[in-house]
This record gives sequence, C-alpha cells and structure tokens, in this order.
Amino acid sequence: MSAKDDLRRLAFWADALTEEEATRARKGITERHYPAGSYVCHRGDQLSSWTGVVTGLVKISAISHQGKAMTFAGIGSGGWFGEGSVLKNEKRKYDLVALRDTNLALMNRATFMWLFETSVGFNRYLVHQLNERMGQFIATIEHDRIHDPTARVARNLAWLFNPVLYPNVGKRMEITQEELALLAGLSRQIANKALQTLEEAGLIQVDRGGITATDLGALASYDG
DNA sequence: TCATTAAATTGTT
DNA sequence: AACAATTTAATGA
Repeated sequence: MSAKDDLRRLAFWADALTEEEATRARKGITERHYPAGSYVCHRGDQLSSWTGVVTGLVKISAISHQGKAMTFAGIGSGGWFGEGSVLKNEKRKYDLVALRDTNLALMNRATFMWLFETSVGFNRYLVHQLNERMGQFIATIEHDRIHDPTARVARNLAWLFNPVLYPNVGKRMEITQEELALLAGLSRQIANKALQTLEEAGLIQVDRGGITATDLGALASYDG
C-alpha cells in the first residue's frame, strides 16, 4: 500500500499531494484517542499540532470577555482545524472538547510548515478551507445575538453539514440529540423541541441516532 | 435464526 | 433532573 493510500484513511486531502509529499505528511502524523467528555486542549495551551478528526465529534468553544460561553464550531469526522494557531505558533484561544469517543490525527508543526512551503496541492486545499471558514465566521458574528434555541440548533447543524469543510459527511449525520445540545449550549429538552420544530418546517429529518438534512440552505439562514 | 437482556436514545413532565 | 417508552446491540440458546 502506498503512503498516499494510508494517508487517505486519515485525511481526504491526501489526493492533493504527490507521493513524496504524502509520505512525509504521513510520517508527521500520529493518532490519538480521546474519551467522550475529555478535553483535547484548554484555552491557553500550546497545542502545536494541526488536528484532524478521524472519527468522533469535537466542539470548539470559547468564553467571551463578558463571560459568555460560545461555540465556534462542531467538527465531525474528516474535519481539520487549528491551522491558525500552528501557522502563528501561538497558544490556542479556545477550548477543545471531545463530545464522544474520538480519534484525532495530530500533525506536528514541522511537517505542517514543510507542506505549507512545499506543496501546491496542500496550499490549494488550505486556502479553500480558510475561505470557507471565513464565511462561516461571518455568519456566526451576524447571528451572535440570537437567543432563539431553534436558530442556534439550525446554525450548528448547518456547520456540521458543510460539504467543503467535511466532505465525508453526506446528507445524514450521526449525532444524538444530547450531543447536539452540548454543541449548541442548550439543555437536551430544548434541543429536542428545536429539532421537532425544524423537522416540521421540513428542513431536516430526525431518526434515532442521526439527522438527515433535506434543506441545507434554509438551515444555514434560519433565523426563527 | 430467534428470544432475552442490557444499554442507549428519545419524548415528556 | 427524573421518568417512561422505544430502539438498538449483545448475548446465548
């Protein structure tokens, strides 16, 4: 098996690399397991690895200076994040929590920087991802003051279903209502009601242990 | 393959 | 937070 095939198991962007690049990338990555509920890193930690979710679900959240907890994004399998902190070699500005049993791929900084300076395909992927996430952040800021729980759930779902950031995700995502509540910062009961509302509105279909998006655009722009 | 049991998830109060 | 109902997973006959 080639290094690229091996790398593809951990990272979908393996296809953008040459054999040589993939070989080096693979060597710079280690896999690590995080039990459900455990912290991957706290704000202020010096986690100098670019991080990919192989399996599981991770929440990125921060506390605003006003003391309010805020979720930036949920990352499902296939998602990679933290390039900002790695590039600038600075401390994390947010908390990372594994919402369920999770396997992460950690790429050390040296390897990341080498790819960044060497690989055209890698940079193409990075720019693509940064651009997409920029759009997501802007949408987040616009809806920062939304308190309607249904809208918050809709937004979090729209993130999770983002096809650019998480190409592995199809129309259906495996996530329990409890995990979604954790993501949106709501109680499970409220999240349950919100999901029922969204289902009645025809945006999603809820089944046991998973949610199917039927109208992604409407989900992303849902404002109550 | 089927039945029983345990565990997880959901809907409701 | 606690409860009952329902679904899935695991086990063993």
